[in-house]
Amino acid sequence: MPDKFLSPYDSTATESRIYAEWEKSGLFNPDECVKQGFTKEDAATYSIVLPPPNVTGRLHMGHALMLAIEDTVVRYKRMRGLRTLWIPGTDHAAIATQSVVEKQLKKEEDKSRHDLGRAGLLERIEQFAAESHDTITKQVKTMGASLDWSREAFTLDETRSRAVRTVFKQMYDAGLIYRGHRIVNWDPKGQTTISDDEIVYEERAAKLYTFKYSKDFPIAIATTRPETKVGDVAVAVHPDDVRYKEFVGKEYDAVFCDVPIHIKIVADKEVDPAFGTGAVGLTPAHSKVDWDMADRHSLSHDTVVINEYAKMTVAGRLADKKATEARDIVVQWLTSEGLLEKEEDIKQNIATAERTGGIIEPLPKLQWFVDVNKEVPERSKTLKELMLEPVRSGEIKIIPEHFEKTYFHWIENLRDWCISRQIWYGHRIPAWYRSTDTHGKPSGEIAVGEAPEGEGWVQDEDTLDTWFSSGLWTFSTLGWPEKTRELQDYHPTDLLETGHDILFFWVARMILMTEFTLGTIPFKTVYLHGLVRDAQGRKMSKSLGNNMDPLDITAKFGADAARMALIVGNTPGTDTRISEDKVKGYKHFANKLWNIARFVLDNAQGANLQAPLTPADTELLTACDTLVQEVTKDIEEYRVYMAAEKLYHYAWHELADKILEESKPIFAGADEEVKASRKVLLVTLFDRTLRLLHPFIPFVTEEIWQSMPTKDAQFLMVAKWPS
RNA sequence: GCGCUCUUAGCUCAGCUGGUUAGAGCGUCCGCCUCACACGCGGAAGGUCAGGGGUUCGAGUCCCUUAGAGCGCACCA
Repeated sequence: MPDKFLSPYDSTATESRIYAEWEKSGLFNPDECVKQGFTKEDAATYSIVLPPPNVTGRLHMGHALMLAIEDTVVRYKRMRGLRTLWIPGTDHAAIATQSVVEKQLKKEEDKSRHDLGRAGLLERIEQFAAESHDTITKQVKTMGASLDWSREAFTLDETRSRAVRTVFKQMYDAGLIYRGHRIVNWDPKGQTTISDDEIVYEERAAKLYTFKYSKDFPIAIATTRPETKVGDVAVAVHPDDVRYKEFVGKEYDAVFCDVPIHIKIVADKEVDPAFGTGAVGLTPAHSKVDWDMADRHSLSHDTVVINEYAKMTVAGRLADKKATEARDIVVQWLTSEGLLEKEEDIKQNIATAERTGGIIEPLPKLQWFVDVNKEVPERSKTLKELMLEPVRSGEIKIIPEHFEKTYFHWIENLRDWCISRQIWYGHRIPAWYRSTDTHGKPSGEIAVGEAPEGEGWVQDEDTLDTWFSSGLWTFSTLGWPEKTRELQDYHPTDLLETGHDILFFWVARMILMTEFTLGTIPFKTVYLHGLVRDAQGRKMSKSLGNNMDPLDITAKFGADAARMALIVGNTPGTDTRISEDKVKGYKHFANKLWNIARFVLDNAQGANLQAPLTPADTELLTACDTLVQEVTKDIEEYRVYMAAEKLYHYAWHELADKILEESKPIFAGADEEVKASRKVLLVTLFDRTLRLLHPFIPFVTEEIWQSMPTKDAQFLMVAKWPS
């Protein structure tokens, strides 16, 4: 028995050394497993693509959980002899990364992006992204993740960029990507559009004002945003509302707070007669609902009164005022004119931008969209339907199942996806414009995909929503659009494991993109984990200061302990709580195994592994078979939380507490046959326990197994799973 | 407003398609430095499975309902 077993288990000394050895062996790469004879060349494949962490800094415990679950499954599959591929990568995360760098720039140098210019800012971001990448990679390795680093990808590298341009062009050619002038979610703080999914609604106190445009105007309207009323073109009422029936179709002129307006009364079923006065002032350019209603009544959308900086663009007393200031001015004016009838306190859900917190200003803009309701050529289905179908049919299985309902609900309410962003970091939209042709005549030409030949082409200034490139992740990481062997062997991938908070952002987009591009599903199973919360059940956040850094935790207790603490009892879709005490408990578990090793290796020295087992020992071996079957089934069905708990229980309370204890008198006794049998039993049971536990706590099991007489492979990592 | 989930021991949670005396970890209490381990060992207490109703031979597990908590989507101008 090596001397190291005489002192308690030291995870810090062991883990980094072992990871380096694994990495050096090349066995994270399935090709290498085949080459070195651990995996059969024609073995079935199993693949997972790592959800790429954003290069916005460092990993949090949620990432650690993701790595723990995925690595557990991957190690299990590898031990079962499958050609197992787990691809690492990082996400440029466009707006998220740019806003972190911009904040830093503001804080440290009091500069804005415009001070640096596009190239200058990009350089800064790339430097930041590179640093983040290195930190993240180090953290990932610390967790013990057996990722094939030779295949590492980045959402913004050359291969992935090519995939983005290619898909963009294909969707454009299919008529599914279009450029349109529509109301978008404008973030005045971030100075960019955002998609519907990037909006966070916050409940705030607001005032509902009831007033008339002028003394002569027959109907009072109610609004929380009086400043927008200078952009009104109509008042809508419900067609059955007897109060207003006589006015429908009539038109009025007024001067509202110095701004001349022309109002038509229209009837529309969407109006709720019970809210406010039952009459709505329509501001088509500054409200999505109003825009649609204006469309139905052939009203103009062109009256824009607020600009990108949320400032008023009208003349008069409101000129150049911030929207919030303009509100007060309008209210003051209404009061002095005697037009204000009522002012009520109400609660309102206000739309804010997820990344910047800016209050969304709906504005009409020319942007790029993905049409989700148009038929995909040759599929005779819309993208929406293509997203729904594989989940409906069960071709894609979501764990836990109830998220399928949430998924359907989301898709049913889905609108066209705005994919252009007015930020600089990301995939530049692969569209080029030329206003005049080669003969100098106005042409309005557009080229999409790769940069066109010829003079005078100007590329679109905007970049793509980051989820556009992440949507391609399962196949872009496998080398698409090249027809690679990897793509053939490993796609569709087997498992997509991620947080339930990005079911829509990402999972849905991957299904959309893959169905469109390859006509297949991107993955067979979706495993959604919950949030990792602190001991009190609070979200971990910077402001609360309750963040746990995976590096600190692993340094203190070991990656094995951290992994086990994150996995045991953590059912999919449910939030979990983590505390240092919990992790400490599993550090003790690693040490327990260490001590079992000491006992077994000490007492089973010189064991004859061929010695026959006594009936009692046979029975214990059979009991272990049952455990093997149960654990195998649990992992196959992605109940890793259950498998981990059973193994913990078996190792500690069965093997150590009962079997080791009852072995003591046997070894102290005189019956050599029983002793010989017991030696074999202990070695066999412990060997199996180590194999079964390896996917969960890879380091300590590997370290012990290297000293086991049953060692039959270079690493436990590629040893055979018991059956 | 629409939808989803949760409510099981002091705490955090399991309990798969309904089936023997409802489990784990932590905590608590009692006793132990017993030659693998005090990062430990042995033992104990502790639950009318939120309330009510129903289906069933049988329900923590299925259905209805009430109450509380959390989450998602939509959104009222």
